[in-house]
Amino acid sequence: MPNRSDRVDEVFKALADPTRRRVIERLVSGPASTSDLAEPFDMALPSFLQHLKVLENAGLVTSEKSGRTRTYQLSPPGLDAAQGWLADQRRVWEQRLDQLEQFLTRKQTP
Amino acid sequence: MPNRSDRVDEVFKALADPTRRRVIERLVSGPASTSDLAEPFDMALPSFLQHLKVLENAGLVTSEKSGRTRTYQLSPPGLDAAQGWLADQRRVWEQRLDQLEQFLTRKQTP
DNA sequence: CGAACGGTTAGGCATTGACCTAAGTATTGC
DNA sequence: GCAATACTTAGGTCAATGCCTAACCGTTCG
Repeated sequence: MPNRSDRVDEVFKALADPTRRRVIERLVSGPASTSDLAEPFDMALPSFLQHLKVLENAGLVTSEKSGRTRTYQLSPPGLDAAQGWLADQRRVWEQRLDQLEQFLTRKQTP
Repeated sequence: MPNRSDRVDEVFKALADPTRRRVIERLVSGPASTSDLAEPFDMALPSFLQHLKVLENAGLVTSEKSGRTRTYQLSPPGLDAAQGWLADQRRVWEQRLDQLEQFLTRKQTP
């Protein structure tokens, strides 16, 4: 059973590759088939398929096969995992800066 | 010369490892020395140093050596790169959903 | 000064990741 | 039915990653 950290792990790992990020960038504007997605890339199809698998595994995209074509689409909850972690860090960071500022202010005007 | 995609690449790659994320999580609450950061991890120091190098390379942290201790601190612009990319995708995604909604609405009440 | 401390460098080994080619399977169109 | 289409599976290479131990360097303290 994958815990939260594992999930975040896979999402960031998936986003760490430029090919996969370009796929996401393509999918935000709407669903597409395997070969549509593969077309812009100078890469053998099996290699490209692996990237799609990584994305699907990370929960960033979903796919469905109908006939002989498979269609992919974005799965926003996947991106949420990454955004969530980043937002958490920023929250703590800003809270700390606030405390620091308060501390410095009090020090100056006691 | 690293372009934008390379930078985003390194940031996501850096964040893809749980050890490195825990270091960030530690650093958001304030600077710390190498050994302070290393202490919670059951790992040889040289191995841990590599993680710190990855984080610094990605621009997520900065460090400064004084005497024999090196102090690390968070560098928020690094996290911005990741947040920026994610925010861009969400923006396009939401714009597309809006257009889709408009399309469906018009179709229903022409 | 000399030992202990904090960090660094060098090198090695195992696993994973990104790519490939070749050969499959399951639709679909003529 | 047979060929083309759209993916899939199997296997193989090569570089990058994550970890280790051993040995080293500069700083501080008794």
